[in-house]
Amino acid sequence: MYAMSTSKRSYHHGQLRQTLVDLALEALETTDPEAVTLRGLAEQAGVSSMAPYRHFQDKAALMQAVAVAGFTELRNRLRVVDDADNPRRALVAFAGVYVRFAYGRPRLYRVMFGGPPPTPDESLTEDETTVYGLFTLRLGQIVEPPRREEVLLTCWSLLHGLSSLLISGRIRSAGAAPEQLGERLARTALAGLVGPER
Amino acid sequence: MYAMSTSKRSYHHGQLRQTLVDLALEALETTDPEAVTLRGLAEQAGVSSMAPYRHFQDKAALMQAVAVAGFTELRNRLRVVDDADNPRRALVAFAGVYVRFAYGRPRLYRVMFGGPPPTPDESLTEDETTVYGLFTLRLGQIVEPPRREEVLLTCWSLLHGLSSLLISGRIRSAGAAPEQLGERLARTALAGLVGPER
DNA sequence: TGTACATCAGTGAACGCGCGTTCACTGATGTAC
DNA sequence: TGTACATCAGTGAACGCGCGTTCACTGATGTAC
Repeated sequence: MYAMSTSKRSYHHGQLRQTLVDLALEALETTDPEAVTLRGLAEQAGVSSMAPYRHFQDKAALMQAVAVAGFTELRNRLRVVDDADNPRRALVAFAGVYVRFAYGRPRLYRVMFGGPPPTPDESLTEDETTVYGLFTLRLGQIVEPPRREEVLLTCWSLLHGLSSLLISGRIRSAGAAPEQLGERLARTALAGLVGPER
Repeated sequence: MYAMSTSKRSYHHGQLRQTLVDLALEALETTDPEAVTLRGLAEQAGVSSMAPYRHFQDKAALMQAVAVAGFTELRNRLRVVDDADNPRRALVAFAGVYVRFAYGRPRLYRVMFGGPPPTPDESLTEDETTVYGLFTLRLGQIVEPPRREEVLLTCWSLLHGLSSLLISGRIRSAGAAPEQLGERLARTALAGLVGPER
């Protein structure tokens, strides 16, 4: 039982780890990753600048946790539009959601893909729980084993590339919203790679 | 006439700008972009740490010049495999060269795509001289105007995405060399997007 | 129900770091006459 | 061919910066008995 509702801060914060991650996520809405500082986050949490070290080995570990949170969020968004009965439609929707996520949270996306890939972790390696597990799953329903790997790689590269280029301002989604561009390219790519829609 | 061959350094370096860019390119072969310092480059050039400011407004400007050099190098490599008489073959070769370049010089590639897109500059905007101008050109020979833009975007995204994911270690080109993976995906994508090879 | 004690989660001061950059300066070079 | 002088390309010392992190410490909490 924590006295979280009182404005008076107790000596023990009680939720510091999660608070720090949340604050970092929030900061990344307006601040570039390099400019997000451990000290700043600690201050915002109302805690000394050393307190975070109780919960994270170092700054990199915190950012890693932020990246994981980003993947979790993305995964959740993908799940909303998932549809096991219509894998093709699901994949196109995935593309839209993916690009929208990246475009909407560019700095978070950069954190997610900037560092080294997350070490295999129980919350991330289970196929269906990972972002790419969802792609694999739905793609697996509509493309045969020999080409499966190749198509998956192509789709992933396409989406990541499109997202990155949009984020860095190298391409603009003329007129249309980014997610529509994502969906359009995905539809075309699927038509080409998997065959025409039935 | 410069006394460049003498080991004795004259007060005026004479080639400092180019030397700094070259040293940066060299450093990026083994050192991450964040760890490449102006001071370090100056020291390597045998010059005071302030000398670079005669040639670049600030560090960012130097890195920008490095990025431009990277694009020039990439463009030159693409030209080697270009083939106006067989645009399809040229495009597949482009894909291989592109991915090989990115995979072979990952830190340089990151510098090229990390910063803001280069400001329009006479050496980069001329269509045929830009990297993407070459793609546009060859793609333009085999796909009709309405879909041209879309196919270009797809190819570029695919290559950039694949390169980025390879670089960050998120995917591995199992067995095959990266450029072969690039060529393979490009061939498949072109077959799907443009139609079967004639 | 109380108490002792291990453990956990904070504090606060201080430091090292090495970078980019400022400042005022000086040596070298090219050119007009 | 010489000379005066503007301009260019360097020097060298110093600083501010704010970060991540170390260190030794203390207050709060949970649990065994």
